[in-house]
Order: sequence, then C-alpha cells, then structure tokens
Amino acid sequence: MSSQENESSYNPRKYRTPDGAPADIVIFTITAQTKQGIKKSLPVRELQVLLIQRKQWPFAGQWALPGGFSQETETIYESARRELSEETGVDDVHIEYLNVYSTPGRDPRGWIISHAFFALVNETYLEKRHASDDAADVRLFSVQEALEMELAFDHRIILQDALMKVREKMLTTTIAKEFLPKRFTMSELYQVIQTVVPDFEEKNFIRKITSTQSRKGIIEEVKDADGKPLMSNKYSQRAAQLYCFTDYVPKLSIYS
Amino acid sequence: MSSQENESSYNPRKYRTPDGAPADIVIFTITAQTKQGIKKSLPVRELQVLLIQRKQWPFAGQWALPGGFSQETETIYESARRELSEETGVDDVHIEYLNVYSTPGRDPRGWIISHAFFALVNETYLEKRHASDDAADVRLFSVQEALEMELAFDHRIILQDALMKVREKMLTTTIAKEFLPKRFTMSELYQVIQTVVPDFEEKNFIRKITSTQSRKGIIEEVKDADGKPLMSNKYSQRAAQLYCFTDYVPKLSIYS
DNA sequence: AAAATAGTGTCTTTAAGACAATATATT
DNA sequence: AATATATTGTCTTAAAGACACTATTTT
Repeated sequence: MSSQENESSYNPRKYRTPDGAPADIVIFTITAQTKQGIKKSLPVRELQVLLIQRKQWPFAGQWALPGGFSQETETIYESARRELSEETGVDDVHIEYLNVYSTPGRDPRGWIISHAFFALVNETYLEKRHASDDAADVRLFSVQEALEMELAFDHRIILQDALMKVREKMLTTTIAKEFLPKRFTMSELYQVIQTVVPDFEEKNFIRKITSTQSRKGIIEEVKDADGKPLMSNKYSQRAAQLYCFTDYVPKLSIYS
Repeated sequence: MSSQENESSYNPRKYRTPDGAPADIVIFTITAQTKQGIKKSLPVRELQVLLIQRKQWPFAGQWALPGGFSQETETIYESARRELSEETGVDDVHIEYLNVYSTPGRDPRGWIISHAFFALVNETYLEKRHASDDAADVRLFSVQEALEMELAFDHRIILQDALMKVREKMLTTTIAKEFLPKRFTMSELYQVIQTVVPDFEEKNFIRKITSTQSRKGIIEEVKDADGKPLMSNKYSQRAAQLYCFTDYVPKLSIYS
C-alpha cells in the first residue's frame, strides 16, 4: 500500500482478495448401543461424526464436513452456529473454534480460507434430525470409518485435528458433560472418557474423583428434596449413585 | 449456489467475498533489569509486548500489533512468520495460532477477517532489532501499559486473549523455555513463570520438579563432559545448579 | 560478619495404587 | 444361585506441604 492512502482513496480491489471464508463443523456424538439378550448391562459406546454427501462440484458425491460460506454481517463463529442449525437442526450445543485451514490450492473454487469448529452433541439431539431428514446425504459415521474414507477438500486433516483436540480436552476439561445427560453414573462418565480416549484407564476412578481433595468439586452427588441420594439402576442390578458436574473449572499445572 | 454448478460455471464473483485476511502477531518478551547497587541479585523481570505505530489510515498514529495481509500463495501461518520476519527481523521463534477475529465492522477498510498469532521471543532477539531500527514506530511496552492504551482495530481484545492463552500455556506446557536460555537456574524458571502468571506460587518448587516421579523428565540437570554438575553464580553468591528442558511433553488430566 | 541466594532434613498429612471383599437387585 | 455392576476395607508407597536449618561466596 502507498502511504498516501486514506479513507477516500483506499480501494480493496487493488489487491487480490480471498474468494470466501467458510466455516466447517466437525460434529461429534457418542452413540450407545445396548447389548442384546442381557437386559441390564453397560451399553457399547462409539464416537461418531456427522458427514454430508456433496451434490455439487467440487467433490460431488464425496462425503464432507457440514459447513458453508460465512457472510459479511456475522462473525465466523455465528456462521458456524447458523450452518450447524441449518444443516442439522441442532442448536444450543457446545461448539468451539478449532483452527484455520489455508493451504494454497485446498479448494478448487479459488482462494478459500476455511475455519473449522467442533461441536459435541448428545446423541438424543441427532436422533430428532435423522427422523426428520429423508435425504440419504446426511449420516453418522464412526470416526474410525470416517478417517479411512476419502473426504472432500482437506476434511480428513480437519477431522484428525478435531479428534486430537477433543481427546486433549476430554482429559483436561469437563467437556465430558456435553456427551452426558445432566445426571449420570460413574460408569457412564468412565465409558464416555474411554470412548473418546481409548487408552484411558484409571484404577480407583470413583474414589479419586470423589475423595481426593484437589479434585473435589468437579462433580457432586445428586440428592432429592429430602437430601436422600438419587440412584439409578438403568445399567446395573445394584443401583448406582447419580452425579452431576458442578460449574467448577479445574485448573491444571505441570508445576504443582 | 445453484445445483447446476460445475467447474466451468462456478463464479466466485457472484458472492460478496472478504476484502482481506491478515495475520496479526502478539510478540511477547520478558525483559530482565538487574538491580542497581547490588551486583549479584535476581533481576526484575517484566512481560512486554511489541507494538508498531501506524502511519496510514485507518488508525494513523495509533499503536497496533504488527501484521499484514496474507497472500494467495501462502498459508496464514506462513504469512504470520513472514510478517514477523519483515517487521521485526525475528526468525526461528515459537509462534502459535491464537484465534480468528471477524466481528463485522472491526476494520473500516471493509470485510477483513484477521488471524491472530502469538510469539514468545527471548529478549536477546529483540535487542538486535531495536539497534537496527532507527524509526520511532516500533517499541516494547509492558503488557499492563499496552492494555491501558487505545490500540488500533480490536487489538486490545486480541492482546487480552493472547495474554490469557500464554498464562494458561505457561502452566500447562513447557513454553517457559521460549523465554529462557538453554541452561537456566531454578530461580530463573520460577521468576519467568511468575512474570507471566503473577499469582503463581509454589512452596518447595525445586523439590517438586526434581524429585516427584510424575514430573521427573520435564527438566534435567546440566552436566559437563566429566559428568560434573554445571553451576552458575550469575545471580547468587552460592552457585546454583543449571537445568535444561528435555523434550518430554507432559500430559495433564483432571481425572488422574 | 552481614547479605543474598541455594539447597537439605524432617515431620505430618494427603493421595495413589493394588486388590480382596462385600453389597444389591436381576435373571 | 449365578450374574453384573457398585462400592468399601485395608495396606503400602509416593507425594504435598510446612518450616527450620545448613551451605556458599561476595560485599
């Protein structure tokens, strides 16, 4: 730019400008499949991701992350929320910015800089959507399966990055709550963590969470109006204590 | 977009497209000021940020984060590295993506989506730059001071976000090494952490780091060729053991 | 000797880790 | 009664936390 520029002389057309700034959303959910035969047992859980099948050039017919171009009147974050709502009917869920993808040539339509988000959605939200969606072009895939597919654009890279991020956040924050009902048992929480982070294993898990001073406050026992503990025997013969997350934000440090 | 589109019919000019996608960089450094009078003593350290004074519309005369428009032939990350190198002469430093800033109206030049990065730079890198730079439009400010200034665009918000992020990373990763020389004493490390995170305080700091199983491996004692411990009496009458970071990446979890 | 930073000894409390044992309701 | 999950008991070892004490070299 020349140093003579001012408001009236400034002309953005002098420079090559991007051809678009879309938001793409990696929507994770955890499905729970109850075992056949046995009535009371822990379900098999699987981490899944929502993909759409593209109808248009480029990558027509291929599976891709849902998303779309952002508009001048909204932030990228608002675009992501709007696209998520438009394409899947899902609102009011935890959605977080992931990264920007700007490798030259990543989109054959031109210079298109994509902003990726990830969303964690309780399975129940997506069930509604599936019922109302008669098109065959929106589907849940297991993450493992999706990573082996030829996804459109650089969406496999985005998915890999999102998976890494969610794994990290699962262990360092309380986002597990986004996959869980308000009230849950310890084995549900444990399973959710393991579904996202397969090699997670903690001996004496319940004890550490409930009786360790420094971790106390992350979750608490649910009690009824009379102060009696609320239990659930959804998964087990012996009823298990129900817990819920508090709004305490744990702070981690490698130095303490 | 109509569903008849294909490679030959696709025309990005049909849609309103962004007017630019710059990268802005928050360059942090820690300065060390040795106390007058006393020869051997711990210096006073301060977290500082590099700002430039704008010459052109918009925000002419105001201080801003260094940065500039990204080009079609590079990733945003490469733009950030290039701008950092061009504007400050600093290469080969730790630089990390922070966030995207896209609030409508944030830039009077049009629809301009900015990508913020932060860099952690050892003071010695910037001294070179200051010597070679005779213009009065590049300067270090203490972060506290900078946050009280009227910065151009939404740069105060960006600076606030960057500070939060660096504070978090200071405690959860080994980025302290970016501010330190290869070999450092425990009090230097402790001071660097405290400079970034003012309320950091750990009793028995050395002990926890060096004799706790789970934290062993983050740093190690420096020894000479004969295996004798290397010491420094730069800051103290009694020489202190020198340490260095290993390449061990600590993993944190709220559940273990 | 005083100053300034570095580092150790020791004791108490808290938490981690292992693993056997008991509890409870269902099939 | 066998089953499946939930929870407690108990013992050992590791780490946190407090705080007084010793060490080293310059001023």
